[in-house]
Amino acid sequence: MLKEEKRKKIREAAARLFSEKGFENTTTRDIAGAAGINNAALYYYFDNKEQLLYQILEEVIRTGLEKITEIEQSSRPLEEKLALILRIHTRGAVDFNKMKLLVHEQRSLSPGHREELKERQRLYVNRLIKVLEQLRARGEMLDLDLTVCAYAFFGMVSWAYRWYRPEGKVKLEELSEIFYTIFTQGIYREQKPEAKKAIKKLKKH
Amino acid sequence: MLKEEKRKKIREAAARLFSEKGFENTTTRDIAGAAGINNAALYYYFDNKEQLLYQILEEVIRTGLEKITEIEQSSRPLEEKLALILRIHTRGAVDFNKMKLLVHEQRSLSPGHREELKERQRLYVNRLIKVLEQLRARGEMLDLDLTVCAYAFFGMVSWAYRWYRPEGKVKLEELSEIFYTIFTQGIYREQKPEAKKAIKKLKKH
Amino acid sequence: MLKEEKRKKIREAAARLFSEKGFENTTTRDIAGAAGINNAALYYYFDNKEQLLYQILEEVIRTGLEKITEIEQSSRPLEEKLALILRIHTRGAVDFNKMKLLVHEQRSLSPGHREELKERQRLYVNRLIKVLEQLRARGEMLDLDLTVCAYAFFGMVSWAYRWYRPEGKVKLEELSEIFYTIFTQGIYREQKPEAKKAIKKLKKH
Amino acid sequence: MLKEEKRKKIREAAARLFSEKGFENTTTRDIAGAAGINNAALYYYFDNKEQLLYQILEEVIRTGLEKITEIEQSSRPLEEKLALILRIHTRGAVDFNKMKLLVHEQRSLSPGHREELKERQRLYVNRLIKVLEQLRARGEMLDLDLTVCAYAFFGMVSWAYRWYRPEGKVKLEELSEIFYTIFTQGIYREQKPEAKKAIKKLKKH
DNA sequence: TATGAATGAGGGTTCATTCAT
DNA sequence: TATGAATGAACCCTCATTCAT
Repeated sequence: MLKEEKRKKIREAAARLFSEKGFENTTTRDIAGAAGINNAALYYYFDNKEQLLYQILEEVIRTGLEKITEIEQSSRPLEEKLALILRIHTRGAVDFNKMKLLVHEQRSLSPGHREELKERQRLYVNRLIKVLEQLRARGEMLDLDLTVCAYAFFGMVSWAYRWYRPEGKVKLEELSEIFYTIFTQGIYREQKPEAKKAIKKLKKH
Repeated sequence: MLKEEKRKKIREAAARLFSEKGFENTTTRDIAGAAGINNAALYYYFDNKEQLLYQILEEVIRTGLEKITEIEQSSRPLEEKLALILRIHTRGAVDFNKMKLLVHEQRSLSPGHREELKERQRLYVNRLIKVLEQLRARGEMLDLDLTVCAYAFFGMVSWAYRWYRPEGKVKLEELSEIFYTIFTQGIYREQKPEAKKAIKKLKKH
Repeated sequence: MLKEEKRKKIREAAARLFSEKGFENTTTRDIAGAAGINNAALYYYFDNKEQLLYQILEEVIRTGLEKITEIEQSSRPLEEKLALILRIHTRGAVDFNKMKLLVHEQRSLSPGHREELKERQRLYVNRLIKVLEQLRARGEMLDLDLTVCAYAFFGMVSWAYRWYRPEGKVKLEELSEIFYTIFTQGIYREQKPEAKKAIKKLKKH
Repeated sequence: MLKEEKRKKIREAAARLFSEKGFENTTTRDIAGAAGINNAALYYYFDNKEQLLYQILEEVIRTGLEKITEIEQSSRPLEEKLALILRIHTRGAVDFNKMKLLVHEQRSLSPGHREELKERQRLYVNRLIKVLEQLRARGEMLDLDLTVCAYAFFGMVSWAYRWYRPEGKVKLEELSEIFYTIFTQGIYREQKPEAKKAIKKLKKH
């Protein structure tokens, strides 16, 4: 349908601008201009500026949630699930500044929309937590709080939008492998007793 | 001096509001109101709204840089340096929403200020990279890109501002220990050959 | 075209207000009110307040320059040219307070616009200087600095906006005739030797 | 008295700034800064900004009026009176931008002050008119409206502040001589019949 | 389906002036 | 006599949104 195509085109223009300049610093005129339509026409396709942002973020989150759900509920071995989750999340974090939008622009949503999307992001995290629970059940994990582990994982990866440049020497593939290695095996060649001692020392500070 | 105290009070009010509503959605009138002064009086203490933001972020970054530099250049054992860096960064990430400000509001700085602070944050990351280089020189680290490792580390921790609540069941102490463990030892009880296989499988996707 | 007509209407309202109260003391709301539109609508038609002033002054200067150029480059006898220049300048000086705007509001232009219009006003003066040069070449003029003569001429006339009232007993026609007479023949019935002596006496003071 | 000296110093600073940037664009802080005092101290010496302007203009006008009155009421020959009036007026027009202040800043006075000074400037003009009347009575003048003649004279000279630069090739002495010559004898070597014809032609346009 | 025109509600900033000391 | 601090009132300009066509 033509109308929906136009909507998509506008959303893409808006997503790019929001990502570049932020929601607050993007004018509806900017968006209309970038989408090749008149400013007032925007209001034929969308109720208001916030709705535009909502639809953009909603799609990003929905897509991510679908992918991670598919992985989690598949019959793959646990290690593979973990690796795949990381891979698709890394891709999302880099691809088209989606992560930037997610991180920076959610606060511009209406309270209702914001809460709705937060809830779905909690589901997203829960998918990983479930995988970790299964690893834990198999007795393979260290005794760490799983929620913290999951957020540590997502934080490590999501943060990439702030520094990672795909044109640099580290390719996307390599990047996700490093993340995976750190998360699963740590940075040490062997598990070092010194590392454990350092933890204990922390308590004094 | 009284004037500088007032300035500090205003900065604190502004920091709180910027953190809650964002720079763009905070009115100079809001700030003045929260600081208990007239809107115009703000301009007696600060040149403009952006300067207020700059001073707030500059202090956060300067303080962090001082701390991390002190640690890196001390004569502590490497493991302890690593643990300490993580500890103070975790504290900063949670304390008074400073991380939120750093992540969300830097884009509202003037280009000059933004670049200046970016540079100092690069220095900050380099402190950790240096520690990692020394670990690598001692032959204790896996063969991973050190820049990626450093950002993975900071990402994992910095992300906490988005989900961590100090009032919850996981205390700050515990939190930084978990981060440290994950980063240094990974989440597995033993280094698992399955984890390595999963990495290889990734390449097919 | 309707939009251009509206622009003109706004310019006229603004010109009147600027002339009455000065640029600095005229609010954009004043202008909008006088033009029968909303304050914000002003910015639909003009980029900013300064542009409005620029367009007003530019038109005055352009029109004057066109007229004086036409006269100077025509094939009329020199005396007639001189008389005509004076006549149109007198008219401009009185008509709708244009001279008042030129004299008082140019300083509110942006540096670029101000310089541009200054340059065109120099051209304007040069038209008269050219005519005077031709009179000089014919040996009919006293040996006076022509630039000074030209500015004396324009000053005499332009000054009228400060005191002349068209409703008074001296009509516009008569006014320009008096100016012309003074400029070309002086105020004396015969060229008086006493006048020359007075000049010499000046040097003592 | 010290207080009056300080007042004078402030007035001079203000006069310079008003002349450079205009009354509206000069801050009371600008003035205080230029006079080397605190902004609030200004209000110890003057009631308000307008009073400052009033005193400045009042002095200019009073001084001028005194001089021209002295000349007019002296026992000098008429020609010399005329020449002297012109000389002192030319000096005033160039000296320290007084003319600029007079022309541009009177509109910023309060209505009462403005009217008062206007009245005194009318007196100023009347001094010249009186001289012209005496010339007329001696039968030496052309039959021209004397008010127009007086204003023509003052306009010619006053206008100089807009274009005349004392550093240029025409010296102040020469300048006032040229003005005097033009006013008394016109620009023509001999009184030309063609000039009169040109006047008649004007009536057709 | 699309647009030119219009607007209400601010937002950052400035400034003459005042006041307590 | 002087000052640091404070303020009310504007001012220019922007912007999301609406409306008539």
